[in-house]
Amino acid sequence: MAESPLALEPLARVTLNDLAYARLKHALLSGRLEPGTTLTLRELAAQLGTSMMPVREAVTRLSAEQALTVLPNRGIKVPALDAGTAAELWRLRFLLEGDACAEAARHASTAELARIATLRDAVEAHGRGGDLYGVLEANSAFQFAIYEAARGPVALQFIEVLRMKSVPHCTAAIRGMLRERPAYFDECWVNHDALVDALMRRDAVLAREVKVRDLRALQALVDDASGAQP
Amino acid sequence: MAESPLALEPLARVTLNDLAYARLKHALLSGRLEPGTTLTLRELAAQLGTSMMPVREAVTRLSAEQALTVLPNRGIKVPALDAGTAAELWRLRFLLEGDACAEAARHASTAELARIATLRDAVEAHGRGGDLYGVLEANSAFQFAIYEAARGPVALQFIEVLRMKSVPHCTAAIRGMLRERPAYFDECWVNHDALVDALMRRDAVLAREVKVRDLRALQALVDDASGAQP
DNA sequence: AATTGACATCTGTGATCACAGGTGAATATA
DNA sequence: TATATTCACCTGTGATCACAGATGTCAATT
Repeated sequence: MAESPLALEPLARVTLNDLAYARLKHALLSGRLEPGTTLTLRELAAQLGTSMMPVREAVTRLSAEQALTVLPNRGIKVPALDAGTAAELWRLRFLLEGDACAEAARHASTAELARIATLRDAVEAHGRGGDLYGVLEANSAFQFAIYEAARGPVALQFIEVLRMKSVPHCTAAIRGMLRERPAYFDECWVNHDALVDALMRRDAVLAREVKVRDLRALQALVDDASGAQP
Repeated sequence: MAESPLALEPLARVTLNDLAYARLKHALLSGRLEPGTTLTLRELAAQLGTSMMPVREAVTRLSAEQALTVLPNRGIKVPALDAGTAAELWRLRFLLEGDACAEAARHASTAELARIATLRDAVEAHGRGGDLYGVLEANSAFQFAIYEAARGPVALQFIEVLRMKSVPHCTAAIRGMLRERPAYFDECWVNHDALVDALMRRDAVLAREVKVRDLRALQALVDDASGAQP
C-alpha cells in the first residue's frame, strides 16, 4: 500500500456511549449538576433518546472516576466531597492545572492565544452580567482552551476528571457570592488578565504562579462558604 | 436512629464489572500484556466465566483511559505509544509519582514503612533471579505500597492510569536488559534503597528526587532499546 | 395510637439476542 | 498466473429481557 501524502486521521468512530459520556461530562463541568442531585439510567436514556445501554457505560465510567456515585438499586447521585478529598483535589489542581498553564505558555500558537483572549473577555462579560451558568460555561471554555494549547492530551484528561469532581462542589458558593458580593470577582478578572498576559509573554513560571493564585482564591471562597453554612 | 459505636464501613458492593476491570488492570500493570497483543470480548468473557457484559464495560473504561484501543469490528489491542505520548507520560510520571513519594515520606505509618522495606527486598530477590514477571509483579507491589501510603486516592488512581499505559511500553526493554546485562539493574537496587531510606527519614524532598532519578534511568533504558531496534 | 409486617414498585446488574460493518480467504475472471 | 470479486465469518455496539435487592407505603395487629 502506498504511503498517502495526505496522512488523514483514522477518523475516530464516535459511539453513543461516548456521546452520553460527553453530555454528562459537560453537565458536570459547567456546574449544571450539584451535589445531592439524583439521576436514573432510564431517565437519562429517555432524555438522550437511546436505550439504557450507552448511558450505563457512561455512568459506569463516571462512577469509576468518582465523578458520580451509584447507589445500589437506588439511583445515581452527584457526590458531596468530604474535607480530605476536597483538599487532595485542590492540591492536584494546583499541581496539574499549574503545570498545564506553564506548558501552554511554551506551546500555544498565536491563533490559540488570540482565541484564549477572546474567551477571557466572554467570561468577564457573563460575570458582570451576574448569570451563573453563563459565567461557569464561559469560564470552562476559557480554561480548557488554555489546557488544550498545552498539547498534553493525558494531562488534559486528568484535569477534566479533577474538575468534574471539583466544580459541583464549588457551584453553590459561586452562586451565593455572585448574588451577594459580585465585586468579589474583580480579583478574578485581574487574575485572568495576568494569566493571559503571562501566556502571551511566554513566561511559563509566571503563568503557573498566576494560575495557582487564582485557584487558591477560589478555594478560599468555597471553603469560607461551606464553613459558614454547611 | 442511634449512632452506632462500631461505625462500620458501608461494605462496598463489588460488581463483576469492577472485577473484570481489576483483572485487566493487573495484567497491564504487571507487564503481562505487551503492545500489539490483541484480545476479544468473547474470549475475555469466556476466561472470566461471565457474559460479555461486565467485560465490555471494563474494556470501555480502559479504552477511554487509552490503556487499550478498540478497533471497530476487529478486536481490542494493547496500543503502542508514539514518541509524543511517551514523552508526556514520562513527564507526568515524574510529576505525580515524585509528588506521591514526597507525600508518602510525610504520611506513611511505621507499619507501612516496614511493609515497603519488605517488598523492596522481594523486588531485588526476583531481579537477581532474572525472572521478568516476578520482578515486574514485585516492583509494582513495592511502588504501589508507597503510593498508598501517600494517602491520596485520587492521585493513586491517576498513577495507575499512567502506569497502565507506560508499563507495556517498557516491558520488552526490561526483558532484553534482564537477559543481556543483568548488572545494569544494580543501579535500581541502589535507588530503591535510597528511596526507602528517604521515606524512613521523612525527607520528602529527597524522596521525590530519588524517585525522579529512578524513573529517568528507566526512561533512558527504554528509549535506548526502542531507538536501537524499533 | 404506635409498631410491625407484607407488598408493590423502582433501581442497577447481568444475560441474551439482533445487527451493521470490516476482514480475509476462496473463487471466478482476464 | 495475476487480479478482481464475492461471501462467509467474526467483531464490537445497541436493544431487550430477566432478576435480585432496597424503599416506602399501607394495612393489620397489639
